[in-house]
Amino acid sequence: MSSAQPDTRERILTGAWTLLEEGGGRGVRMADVARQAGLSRQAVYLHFPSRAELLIATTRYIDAVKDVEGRLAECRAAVGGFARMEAFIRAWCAYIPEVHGVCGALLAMRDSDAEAAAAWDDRMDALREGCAAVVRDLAADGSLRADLDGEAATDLLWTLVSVRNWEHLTGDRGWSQERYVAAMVMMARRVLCDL
Amino acid sequence: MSSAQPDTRERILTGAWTLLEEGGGRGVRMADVARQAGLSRQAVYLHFPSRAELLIATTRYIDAVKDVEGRLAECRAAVGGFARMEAFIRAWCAYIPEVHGVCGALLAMRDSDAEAAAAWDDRMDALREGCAAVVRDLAADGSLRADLDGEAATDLLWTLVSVRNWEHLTGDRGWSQERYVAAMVMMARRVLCDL
DNA sequence: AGTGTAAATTGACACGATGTCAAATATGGC
DNA sequence: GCCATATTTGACATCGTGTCAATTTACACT
Repeated sequence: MSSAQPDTRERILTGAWTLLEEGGGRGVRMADVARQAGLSRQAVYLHFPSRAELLIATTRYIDAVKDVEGRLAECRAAVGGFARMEAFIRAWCAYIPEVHGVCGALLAMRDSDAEAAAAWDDRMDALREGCAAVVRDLAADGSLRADLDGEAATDLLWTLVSVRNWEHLTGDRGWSQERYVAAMVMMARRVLCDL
Repeated sequence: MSSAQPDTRERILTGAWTLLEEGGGRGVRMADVARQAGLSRQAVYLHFPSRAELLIATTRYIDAVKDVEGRLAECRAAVGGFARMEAFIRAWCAYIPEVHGVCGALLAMRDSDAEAAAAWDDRMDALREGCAAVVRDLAADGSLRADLDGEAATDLLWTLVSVRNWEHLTGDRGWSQERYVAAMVMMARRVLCDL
């Protein structure tokens, strides 16, 4: 509990984070994480029961360090439904590249590991809740298109700003982050709002 | 070459196809494919050198049987840029659920297998070429929004109709196929065209 | 000092999946 | 009956995850 060891658990987490980010989330094995943290492979299992739990803990760690919650909550400072939506999209889309590595690793495990799937779905539910709030603000404003109900609008916004779409555009198609963000704001406006 | 054996290779391909579709692409092992085809695991390796190549051959087989090329080409029968875009989206989006299983398996291997990655990228390039044709037609029509250049419009359309987005909406969010297709058409129109 | 406790190391091993290999064993054509 | 080809059988290498037990290191307390 005291500072005897310089927090091995945290060293593992930051090590995993580093490797995940530099490798784009690909091919990071338990042995790699251990080496990065200056530990034996088995020592990692002393702190995290499985690779899935290590990845999940790593995302939580990053979320805490980078304060996603706070950054997304700040959007409520923006005045007006449309301004809030833009702020939300900017905040989330700026966050994606910072966590892309872990997301990739977690997503890759989604098919084979129930825990990883649940953790990912949780994360996505939280994002969807943010989208729902944005849509509510648009509706309160009268800026939400009349032929869209709230659920549908939420799902569409949530789909637009998905990590996969970020990968598609910035990764596969080489878009810059600014260009990507601008496109997302534009698409969200055109799809959800009039004009 | 003759019809001595009822085409073992094809039996493997259809077996793989069946398993991939019913399992959503998850957890289909070489041994499963072999059992499905009524063969020993090793016999499968007599016909396909690796799992990646089996998956690739399976996608090609499905593409041939279902005639994607033809279905996408038919869109050119539609008159006018917008009608062609709608036909293209409908054709492609109707195809996704039919190949979703193989796509999932191939996508899952993308990170770990260079061959699988190349095969997938090839497929996506072909889709992008279709999107580019649609965008050219829109532009010829004057229906493409003025502030979008062709490349950007192509990338956006290609992103909208990605397999991942189909999974997001129909899988995670439970949208029906019709609702999904309608949404894609609507989004493409609002993003790429005026009004 | 000495003892106890927690953290970490070492090395071995089981498991599941892919992929390889060699030696049998059908099967059908001539 | 003989040959070629397809298939089977069973063994094995490899890689990554996860488990286990015995040992060592290091610090904390009295």
